Amino acid sequence: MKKTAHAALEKLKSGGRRLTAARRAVIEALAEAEAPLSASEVLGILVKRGVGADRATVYRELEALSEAGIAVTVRFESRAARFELAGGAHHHHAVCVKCEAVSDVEADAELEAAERRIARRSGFKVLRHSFELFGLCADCR
Amino acid sequence: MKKTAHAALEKLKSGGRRLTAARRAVIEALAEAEAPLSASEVLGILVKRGVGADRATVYRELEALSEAGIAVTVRFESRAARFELAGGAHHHHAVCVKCEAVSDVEADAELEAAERRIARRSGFKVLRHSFELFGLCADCR
DNA sequence: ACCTTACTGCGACAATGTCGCATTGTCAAG
DNA sequence: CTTGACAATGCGACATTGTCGCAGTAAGGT
Ligand SMILES: [Zn+2]
Ligand SMILES: [Zn+2]
Ligand SMILES: [Zn+2]
Ligand SMILES: [Zn+2]
Repeated sequence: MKKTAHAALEKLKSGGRRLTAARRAVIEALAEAEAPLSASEVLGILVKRGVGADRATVYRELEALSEAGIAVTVRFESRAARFELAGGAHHHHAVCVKCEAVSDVEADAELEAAERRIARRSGFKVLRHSFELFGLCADCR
Repeated sequence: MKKTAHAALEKLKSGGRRLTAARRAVIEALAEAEAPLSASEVLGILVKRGVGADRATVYRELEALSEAGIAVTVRFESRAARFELAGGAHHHHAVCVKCEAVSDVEADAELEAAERRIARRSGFKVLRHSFELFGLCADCR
């Protein structure tokens, strides 16, 4: 089990949450994924591992992880929300519209500075933002 | 009817498309909206105006407008896709998480420059991007 | 071992689309 | 103006993505 997964479990326990098989499996699935996963993808992984979990449980778990700040929700162009563990640094994604590959994109200092400028100009208090790139990856272009 | 709506209709006609009541009504609804609309919101407007249109028709129309480059799709945090006419300058949105108000955010030159830098660094060919702010508007903060 | 209550499974339901097919309506060629 | 091609529509069935209430289960502190 990855360190990120371990840290996530600790964080959960200290929040009055319990440590169940389904929870552990969801966190591990996210920890081992190389791209944000949808609820149905998580469910598929659990099933493949013999951890029978209900659809509703997976949804509830992902929501709980998001609320606890352990996972973050990202939305690409498809309908389903996707989730990834929040362990690492703030970053964004580049999604290939042909092969669906997702790669992380480091947060650019200028980018975040632009966001703050925009916020100041508009009197808007930014709580979070999304910034995702859609196009062709190096292999597909 | 707004100029943008008129231009959109022209653009459609020159693409072999036909000019129907439903199409005109959908375009007008988008042209008069102050924020991107979901399919069900568009449908609601059509109904209120006495233009009976089927759900499927509205979805198909919005998809066609997007494909033709007449409308752009934006996704906020809710599940439904939203659409706005593409007439104006490239811009982004600030969405209030409390009152749901949406305001346009001018594209910041630095922001778009950061995007190009990111693309260059990663070998990724960017076709389009999303950048949306979520937080509290001036009234709600 | 027991109690509390977080968590789960089940099933019903809601929201958002998508699709095939028969019918209708546009529009331009004749 | 009529008419034919085919774009567009309505209808209905179905798929995906969630959400919710409730009764039963089980985690973990005592
Ligand atoms: Zn690719
Ligand atoms: Zn960022
Ligand atoms: Zn507000
Ligand atoms: Zn932009």
